[in-house]
Amino acid sequence: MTVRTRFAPSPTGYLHIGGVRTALFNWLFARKHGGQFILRIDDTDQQRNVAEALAPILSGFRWLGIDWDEGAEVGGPHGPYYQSQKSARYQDAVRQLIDKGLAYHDFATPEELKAERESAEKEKRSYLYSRKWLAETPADRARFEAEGRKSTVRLKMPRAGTCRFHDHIRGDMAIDWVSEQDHVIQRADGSCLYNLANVVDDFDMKITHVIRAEEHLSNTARQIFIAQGLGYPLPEYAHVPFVAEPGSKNKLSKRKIAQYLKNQDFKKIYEHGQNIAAVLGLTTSADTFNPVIVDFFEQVGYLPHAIVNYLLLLGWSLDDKTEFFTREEMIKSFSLERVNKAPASYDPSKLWAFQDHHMRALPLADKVERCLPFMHKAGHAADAAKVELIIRAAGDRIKVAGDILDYADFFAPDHALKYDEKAFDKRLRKAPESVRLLTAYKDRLAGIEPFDAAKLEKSVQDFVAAEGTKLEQIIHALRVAVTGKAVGFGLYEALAIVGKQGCVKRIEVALAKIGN
RNA sequence: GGCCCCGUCGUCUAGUGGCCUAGGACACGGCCCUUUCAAGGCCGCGACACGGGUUCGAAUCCCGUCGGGGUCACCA
Repeated sequence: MTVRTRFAPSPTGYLHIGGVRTALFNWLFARKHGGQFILRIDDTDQQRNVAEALAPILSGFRWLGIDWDEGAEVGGPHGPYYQSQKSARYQDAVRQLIDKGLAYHDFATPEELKAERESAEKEKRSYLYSRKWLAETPADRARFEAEGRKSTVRLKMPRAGTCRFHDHIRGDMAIDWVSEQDHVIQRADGSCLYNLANVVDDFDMKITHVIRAEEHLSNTARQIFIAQGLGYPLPEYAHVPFVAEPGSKNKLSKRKIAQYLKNQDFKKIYEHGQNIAAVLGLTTSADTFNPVIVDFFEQVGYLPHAIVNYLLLLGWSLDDKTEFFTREEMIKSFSLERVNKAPASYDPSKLWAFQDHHMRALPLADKVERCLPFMHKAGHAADAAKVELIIRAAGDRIKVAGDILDYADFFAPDHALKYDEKAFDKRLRKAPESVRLLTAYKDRLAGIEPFDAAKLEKSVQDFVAAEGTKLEQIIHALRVAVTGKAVGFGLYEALAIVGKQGCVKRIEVALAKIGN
């Protein structure tokens, strides 16, 4: 039997990092065993704009390279892959359960239910529905309907015995049936609920391994009850611990971004991304553009493989030392048995370290290919050749593709370079000796041929020796004058990239600016 | 609160009775290098939740305690 796994997002409008990890484990498991990975959509018929809310999720998976064999947009032989298109199928399943006496119409009103629950709570007794408005015969139904009541359909759960199943991550599980409620599987309006739909879908799609987040552990017994009632074979289960917040064991939530921003590591990654987004003119808000949402990383220029590699190690490990994996190695090495049982905290600074590593390893041509579009998006008429020079000079300072924007000034018009005023003050305005040297040195630029880093370095050193001064006296002034900034990569590389004419012009502009 | 799950450095983890005076990685601190920044080199800080057993020997097995979390919908 070929392995079939699935991930079933509901269309929420964004792809959450925790969801990606669960999907990744499913994908990896399927790929490892030569099986199929299915992307099914858990929408409900009430939701609107499903297509719109789904688009970022699908594009996120595509960007990450997590591809699916069947499901949304690609179709397949076991569709439909959207819950909203399967109402009749679910209702049919509900009917079967009723016929077998495993489910019943229930005419209780929400108020009556609430009252029962509250009184149970008051008496400190664990709540179990009284089945007071249960209707298994046509006569009962007619009687309740005459009262004007509407019915839901509930599971008639066993009230004795134990449900046992094996979990690939947790081991042998045992849940007492009494602890299970008579869960509603069909609403009063006829639509069906998650637990029912889920089991039917998994069967229809021939899912062999249900790999999902641990919050579904408590759904498992009732789903087994449904599956057995319907005569379906049981899938194998693996409940993955959830991804926790940075520095805590609470479940990571996109609704608590403001709180995470108090975490220094999270804040650093967030602000770095926001800065890039600002340069690109993206309209962003903390709610939708932050390091919990995959789109953030894509927009800022992270490497999808770095994200995947990080997520792989969040709750899973191969051994005590292997950290970096290619796609093939991941697929080959992955196993459910080595997934940890305890939740793992999301650590943005570790993700950053993976990004750093993979970015360093990226061939120059690939870096250019990734960085160039960022220059264009920011409105600079950058050419690949010059961007390549910049990337070569910047080296590992470029951590994400969007960092190329730190060097956008190389494309600024020489007469309109923006200066870091603080650096300008310190290195030029308040440094008359540096200004004198800079003025004198400017005239030497004309004679430098070729105008490359090596010649420039020699030129500056000769000049300093001739003047009997120190390197520091001119170097900082030169950097600020030509690049506008106090920091950057090697000074001589920077000068070479700006070019002879550019350097002369920029120095002139800077000198003229000093008096102002 | 009921039910369930989990518990090794700040974080991710290795560890399945002796290889552990607990290893690696990230982060952090210090020093060196240095024209700035980044990088690099070296050094360092830092954990078996606690208490009882079992055993010659326990991070590893058992019991209890404590702590953290998940879940208890006509959500998924």
